[in-house]
Amino acid sequence: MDDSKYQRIWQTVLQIPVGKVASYGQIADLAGLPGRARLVGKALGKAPPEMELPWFRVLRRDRNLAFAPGSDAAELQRQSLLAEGVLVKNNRVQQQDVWQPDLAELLFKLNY
DNA sequence: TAATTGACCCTTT
DNA sequence: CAAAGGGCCAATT
Repeated sequence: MDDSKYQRIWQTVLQIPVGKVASYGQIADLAGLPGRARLVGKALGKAPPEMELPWFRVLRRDRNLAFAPGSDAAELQRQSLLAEGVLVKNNRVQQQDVWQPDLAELLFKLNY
């Protein structure tokens, strides 16, 4: 099957700097797939483990984790973020930790 | 083919 | 600021 869309999403997620986070919608936009935020979630779930995709740097627009507070997934995400200096408080990260990419540089790296 | 389902998002209250 | 409602759209049933 054709997973070029997933490839683009994965490549974009790989651009999120250590210690920063991005929203599903933000990744969709940057990947050239506006309005496809939900597809980003799907793509993260299908990503091959061996590619070590930093899925934990992706969360909701309102800066809340996408998983239920206290769930195994949420806890894993919280620990992963904490390990790179991003504090998760009440299931939410701080605005200062949200990635604000330089578009020119990003588009160059993605070779668009 | 139609209905359902999300690791979502925007607007209004 | 939080919560609810409606919208979205590809994948799945």
